[in-house]
Amino acid sequence: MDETLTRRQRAIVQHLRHSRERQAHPPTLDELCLALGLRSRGSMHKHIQALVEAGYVEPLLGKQRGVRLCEPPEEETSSLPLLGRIAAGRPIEALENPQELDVPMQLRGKGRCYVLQVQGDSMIDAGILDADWVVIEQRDHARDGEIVVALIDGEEATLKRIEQVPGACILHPANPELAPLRYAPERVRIQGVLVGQMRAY
Amino acid sequence: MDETLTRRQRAIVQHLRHSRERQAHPPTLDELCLALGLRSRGSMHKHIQALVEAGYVEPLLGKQRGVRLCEPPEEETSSLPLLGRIAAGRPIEALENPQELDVPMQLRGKGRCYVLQVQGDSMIDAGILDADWVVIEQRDHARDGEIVVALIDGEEATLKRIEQVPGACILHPANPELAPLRYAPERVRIQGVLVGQMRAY
DNA sequence: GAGTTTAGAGAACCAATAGAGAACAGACAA
DNA sequence: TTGTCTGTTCTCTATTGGTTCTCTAAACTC
Repeated sequence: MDETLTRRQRAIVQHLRHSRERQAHPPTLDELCLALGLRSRGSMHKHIQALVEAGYVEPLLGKQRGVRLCEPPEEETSSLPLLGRIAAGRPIEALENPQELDVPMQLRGKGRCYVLQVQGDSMIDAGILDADWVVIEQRDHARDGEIVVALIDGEEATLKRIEQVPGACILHPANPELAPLRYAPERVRIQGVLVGQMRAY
Repeated sequence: MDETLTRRQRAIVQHLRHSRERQAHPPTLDELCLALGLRSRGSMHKHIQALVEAGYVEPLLGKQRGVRLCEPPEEETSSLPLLGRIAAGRPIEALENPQELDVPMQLRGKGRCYVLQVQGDSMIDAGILDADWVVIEQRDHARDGEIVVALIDGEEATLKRIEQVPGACILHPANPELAPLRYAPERVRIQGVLVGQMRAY
């Protein structure tokens, strides 16, 4: 957030961001006063005007409640970047023209996420088939049993279920024809954790 | 919903959305007044006019009750109804409070779609696990090899791969422990075809 | 310390929104 | 046809909530 704002103004913007997610309509000046501990609508109005000036709030031209306050930095995209394809034993095959894919909120993790398309059948017993999209939450650590995107020796990327034991990192494919792989922990870097999956028929 | 609507207008739109699912006719102005606690038809009419202006309600040109209020086809929501859970051999377990689930366009069919949550492992070899969401395109026919929601004898619903041969309809589970089921074609009604799938971890 | 700036209080004002109620007109049923 | 139901239009009124103003106290600058 812009540091040219005063503390009060910042607090107002914060509150607006929060309340926008919960409420259908923007608050009134009085409600803002109540929420932020002011007692004068006039003072609040002055702050709001300053925020309009700074571009943080839509100009509210006499309009009643309804259309009054709004945030310009509308970062409400529901799509995630589709970075490329992942197959066991090769680097992630990046797309030359990065695409975006709509991903419902239910399929996302808490952190930053991206999407990869699976290539191959190494996780078939986990219900992950060739050409499925997997939603990956960017993280550098994982709990045992989670399915991760792991980078081995800095070059091979793979999607596997992880097991971390003292002195070793074991990557389990979910395919009876493939054997688990055992690596020294320093050779394996976790790039993300599987949090969602989608398939089109 | 549009933030430019006033509180009352929003409430009316909400009410219309709900009542539309329960009632055959759109309500009269008086009924709307009753439902929303107004006493003046004239006031309600003013609100409705505003909604017509905003594109939320069909213009009701003198028409009597029947065809009066309607929602704009502006149904550009990207969510589909989550109707309930489907398990082999039981009716679809409907949810008491119908939910909506965001579904990306890539996972949809051409026609009308809905979402079911899978219960059980009968399609595990097709990568469909317990608790997965499946996106179903409403259709009454399918091609061999497609995975369908089939209603057997009008009461049991099941998700299976279909094979139609002269004189019989065979439903294949994708689980080595379960055997295909063979029915007379008239006992099987196709309710939809699997077009997408989602899983949260 | 005097002047200036800033945040806030509170009052007054007024436009937007909301509703009531009456009167009228068209639609529909008996 | 007549009577009822229902949409339409109108006026009048109340409330809500944005706007503007003055005043005060605190903070900040020189």
